Amino acid sequence: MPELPEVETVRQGLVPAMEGAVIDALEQRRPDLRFPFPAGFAERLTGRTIIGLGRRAKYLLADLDDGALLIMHLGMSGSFRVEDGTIQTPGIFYHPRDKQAAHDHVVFHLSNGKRVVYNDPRRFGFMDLVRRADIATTPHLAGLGIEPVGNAFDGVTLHGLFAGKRTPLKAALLDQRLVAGLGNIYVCEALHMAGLSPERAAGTITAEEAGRLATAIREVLGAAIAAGGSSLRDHRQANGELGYFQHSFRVYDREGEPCPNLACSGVVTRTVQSGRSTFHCLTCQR
DNA sequence: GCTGTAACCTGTCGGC
DNA sequence: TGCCGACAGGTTACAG
Repeated sequence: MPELPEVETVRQGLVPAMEGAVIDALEQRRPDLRFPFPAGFAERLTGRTIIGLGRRAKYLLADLDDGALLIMHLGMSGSFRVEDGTIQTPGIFYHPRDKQAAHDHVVFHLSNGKRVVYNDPRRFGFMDLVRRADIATTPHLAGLGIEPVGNAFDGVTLHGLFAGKRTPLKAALLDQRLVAGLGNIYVCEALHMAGLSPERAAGTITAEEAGRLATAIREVLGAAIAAGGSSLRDHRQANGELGYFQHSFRVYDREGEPCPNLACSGVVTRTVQSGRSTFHCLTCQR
């Protein structure tokens, strides 16, 4: 599921429940997700106050009162939901199919009476605990590239990052070491908005094209966050509601449909790059 | 060093 | 209806 807009949407949904709350108890229902939980995970979190909940790229970061940082990644299918005393049926945000509850792997019991439940059927997500002071050397975060919704992200920066790269634009944008937070959907969308081919070598784009691309990335991500993210299969907001940006997709999952660019008579085409679907218009994306 | 591919795990969907 | 294969939004290790 989650690319940057989905993670940001989840973060915004979790803040009211988690910030300022004490973790009274933590249920860790299995020894691992994608990676094993760190030693003493539940014990180390129990009794801690969550000072703030932030985000870096696709990572959720919970600052704790003892100087630790809880790192959470949703992988492909991870989601959080918030339950409170008014909700009598655990899993109410799902269609009431019990098998969903089988994938509730972590439950935070908070001092404000709320429960925050982490569900992840495919278990590609993970959680880790590090010292806040060690954030610069934490393997998950240390190599991340520029934040695409941050102030420093613009065409000049993007042009510099791509200089000399022979890798296709699509792969370069998915490379979290260059730009951190983009995924398959929004790369396809931004490249179409910018009129750039995903197959072009990244190092060949001009400064003007890089500016166009940076603007497109900002616009696509901003619109997606405002729409609550995209709900294709797994993503829900923390309050259980679906995002609806998928209704605004220009090209993603629209193979065979007319190009949404009104000045173009092309058709959306699906190709495979690095084993992943790419949707683009062969006519107006150059 | 750079690039592409496979693998991780499970659910869903389409075809037969 | 049931079975099977393809595919899925991320990340990382490894081979070339």
